[in-house]
Amino acid sequence: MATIRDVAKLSGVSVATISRVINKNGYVTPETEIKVINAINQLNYSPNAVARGLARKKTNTIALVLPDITNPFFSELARAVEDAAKHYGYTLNLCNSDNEESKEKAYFDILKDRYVDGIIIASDTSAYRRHYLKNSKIPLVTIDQTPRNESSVIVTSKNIKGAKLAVRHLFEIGCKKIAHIYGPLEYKPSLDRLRGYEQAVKSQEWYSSSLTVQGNFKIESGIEAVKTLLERHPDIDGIFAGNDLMAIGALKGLLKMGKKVPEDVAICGFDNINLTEIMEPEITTVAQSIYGMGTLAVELLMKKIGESPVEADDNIHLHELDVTLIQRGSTQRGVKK
Amino acid sequence: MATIRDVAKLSGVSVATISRVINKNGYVTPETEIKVINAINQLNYSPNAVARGLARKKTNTIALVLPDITNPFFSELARAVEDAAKHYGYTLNLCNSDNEESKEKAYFDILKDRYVDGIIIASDTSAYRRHYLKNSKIPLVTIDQTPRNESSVIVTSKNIKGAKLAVRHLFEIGCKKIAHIYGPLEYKPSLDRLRGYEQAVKSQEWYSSSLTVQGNFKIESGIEAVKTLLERHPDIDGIFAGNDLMAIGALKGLLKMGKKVPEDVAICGFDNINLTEIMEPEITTVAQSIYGMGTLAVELLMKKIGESPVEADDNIHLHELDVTLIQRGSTQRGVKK
DNA sequence: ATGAAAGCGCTAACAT
DNA sequence: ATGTTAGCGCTTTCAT
Repeated sequence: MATIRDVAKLSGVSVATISRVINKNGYVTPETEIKVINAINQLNYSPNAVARGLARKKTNTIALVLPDITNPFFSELARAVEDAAKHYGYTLNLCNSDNEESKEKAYFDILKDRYVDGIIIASDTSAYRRHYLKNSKIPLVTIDQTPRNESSVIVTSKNIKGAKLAVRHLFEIGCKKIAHIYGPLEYKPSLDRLRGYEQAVKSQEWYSSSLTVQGNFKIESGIEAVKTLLERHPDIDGIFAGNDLMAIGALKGLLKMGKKVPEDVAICGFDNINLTEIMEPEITTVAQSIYGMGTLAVELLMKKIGESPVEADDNIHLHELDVTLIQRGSTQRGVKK
Repeated sequence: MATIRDVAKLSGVSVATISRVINKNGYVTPETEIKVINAINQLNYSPNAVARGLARKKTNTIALVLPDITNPFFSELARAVEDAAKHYGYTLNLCNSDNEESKEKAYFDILKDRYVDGIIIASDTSAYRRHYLKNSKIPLVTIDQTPRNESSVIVTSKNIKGAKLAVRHLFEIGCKKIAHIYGPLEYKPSLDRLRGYEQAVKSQEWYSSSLTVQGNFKIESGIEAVKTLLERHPDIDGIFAGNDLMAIGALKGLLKMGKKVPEDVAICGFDNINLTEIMEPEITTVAQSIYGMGTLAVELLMKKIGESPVEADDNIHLHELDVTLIQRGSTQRGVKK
């Protein structure tokens, strides 16, 4: 591989001049620029990114830390982050944490030594992160996290609003008793969706906390949850699940129990991952823009890194994207009950 | 951040000695080693990976180039690759190519400048890749590709065998006319699965090439394909789809057309992605070990990089993993027709 | 067993 | 407008 020195020699100028033309900064006469460019092409030169990283203390790499890329929510997010990163000339380091603090910590240490320019975190082990935040100056953007005192930038969706949309829709199609399956409460969106649900149903005379049951955001837990719920309240006719995977589980569980969806029980999920459309019936859900969250996270990170001009909304630290209800078969009733 | 020089100063030895203890090579007296370790701890020193990369021309980073992380097959593969890479002390660069040669090429150039130590490719634009292979010395492992003359290492599954397993199973449950939906033929596994299908059915008097139709490995194309097939041959009672996503599409399409699965038409897919289990009925499929392929790819790459001892099977360049039939509801018939 | 010093390839003062 | 040179932080010969 040709180095900057080879180019300098061939074009008869100094390395500084080469550096100037490849970085388009400083003054260079058009003539020498042409000479340099010719030499570059002739040698098929392209600057060594590692050397550049060492000199600049900047690698044009960002990292995405998430629990598990295998989860469709996160793979969609990762895709968005990669696309946006590429657009800014950055490369993406993928880090699966399984939500384990030890793995997250190990990654932080490695990433720091590698001069990654920024980190986007969509994983949730907060204890170490807080410590890390104080001891590191790596720009950070966080997805779906609980706001803390530190100046962290957070991207999330309007979860409370979304939950209310879901419940209201279930009411509208005639549901008389609506249950909720919520996700892990350490995870902020779970809590918000639960709150939204509670606010929407608490005035009903039938409301009881036994209408809510916890899942873990996976399909299997939706199956379990629905079993528990129907044992407690056989007359449930609407279920709002805290995410789509649990909604899918709920659907499977109900079908297995011989219930008809949506005739006996209607279901609404949250997220709008692609899977909702492959189920039979297709699942009504509260759509959040996963891709949009990823894109926004990168944009905000780029501002922190200094790639992108900071604007008036500079000091907004909580970015809540809007959500919308997507009506599909799992709540499509011909006749109201 | 403390540097190696700070550690040298504090412990009263030279940087060379520090380097020796952190890399555990060369001679160091136990006493000085202790002094050094103390200094390291005291300063909370950890070596700068970028500087090290420059000096060693090695970054402990590998890249995974795939079409789209959003596809469940590839997200599972990515998870396996990351886990294995981490195990060897490597970090993972994720590159979505959308199977576009231009994107793949752009990534190759970037990766080369970044001193990535190796690349795993599960994306399929072969023209540039061939050129690249000749001009670069970056170790490469390829997933599901057509073997070429170059000394490329390839990880794939026994696709022909898998296709035969699928078709044979459909025969066994009583299918009398079996169609096949195949994927893009530039993609080696598609071709092999098509061949396997042909070999398994060509002796049947009903066989005709109009029983095969092309899809693009996505759900939608499965829906389309099944429509075409049933127009041509309304008496089809078994479908072998070239991958699970198209099998899902086929299932959706059939249900939409009022067909019963598996009673009227049985379906078998290929891959065994998780989605096969969330469908109703669950989809019978030929399982390939996606995770295993990812793991193996990394292991082979590590041999090329020199992290791992090369053994007798050193010069095997085609690694075909075994496949197995997973029977599920989409081929579970109570009574044979 | 330890140290000195020359790189690795680039950037960015500073000088001219 | 261009060149000189001192880093960036580490590895690795070569001495001692």
